[in-house]
Amino acid sequence: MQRVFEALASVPRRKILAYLAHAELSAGEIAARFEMSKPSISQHLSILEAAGLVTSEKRGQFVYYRLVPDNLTNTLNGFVQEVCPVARPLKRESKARTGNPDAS
Amino acid sequence: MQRVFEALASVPRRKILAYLAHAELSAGEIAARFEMSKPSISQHLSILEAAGLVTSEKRGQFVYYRLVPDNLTNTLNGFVQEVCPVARPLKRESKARTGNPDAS
DNA sequence: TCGCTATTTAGGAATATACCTAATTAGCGA
DNA sequence: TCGCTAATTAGGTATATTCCTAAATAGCGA
Repeated sequence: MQRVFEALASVPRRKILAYLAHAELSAGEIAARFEMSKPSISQHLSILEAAGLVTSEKRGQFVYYRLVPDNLTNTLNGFVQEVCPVARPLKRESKARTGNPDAS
Repeated sequence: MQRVFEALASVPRRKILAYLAHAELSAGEIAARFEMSKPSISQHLSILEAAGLVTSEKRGQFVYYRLVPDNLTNTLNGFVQEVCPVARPLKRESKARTGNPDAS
C-alpha cells in the first residue's frame, strides 16, 4: 500500500499508467513519449512494477509493460473505504428522493 | 491533483486522515496520537490542508481539523476513471481475484 | 497585566528522490 | 563472430522531504 501511494505521487509515473491504460507498450515506446532519458523512465517503470501496478514481459529484445488494474483499484478502494466509508455518502444519498439505484 | 497524491504518499498523513474520518480533532489531539513532535504534525496538517483534503477552524486557543471527503474521493475517482475505466473491470467481473497485501 | 497552554514559524540536519551520463547486459540478424 | 538496437545498472549531483529543537504568535483566565 505504501509503495502504491509513493508510486502514484509522481506526474511521469501517473502519465505512464495512463498510457498503459490504452495499450501494452515497450520500455522504448514509453520513453519516446517523454522528454526524459531512457534510464530515468526505466527507473520509473521499476518503481511502478515494485508497487505491483504494472508487469513486464521480455519478448526478444523488447520488454513490454502492461497495467495490473486490480492492484490499483483495490488499493485505492481499500483506502477510500477506510477514510470515507460508503456508509456516510449512502446516508446522505437517501436524502435525495430520486431513487437512483446506481451510485458507485 | 498533484498535491493530493503527494499528500497521500505519507504514512502519518494517511493516518491523520483516518483519524479525522471518525471525528473532528484539534491539532493537539492529533499530535497526541503520534510519537512525533507537534511542529512536525503541524507541517503534515498544512500539507493536507494545501491539498484540500482537510480544513481547519480556529476556536479559542484550539485549531480544529476535519476531513473534506469530496476532494479525496473526487480526485481518486477521477484518476481511477482515467486509468481503469469502469468498462474494463466490469468485463472481467467474473474473475474475482485477490490482490497482494502490503503494510500501510 | 502576567503566566500558562495551543499552535505555528524558523532554521537546520539527515535522508530520500529524481534526474543525468557512461557503462553494461542481452538479443537480433548478417 | 560482429555490429547494431533495446534496456538496465552504476555512479553522481541537485533538489525535496521529513524530522528535530528553539523561538514566535495568539488566546485564555486570574
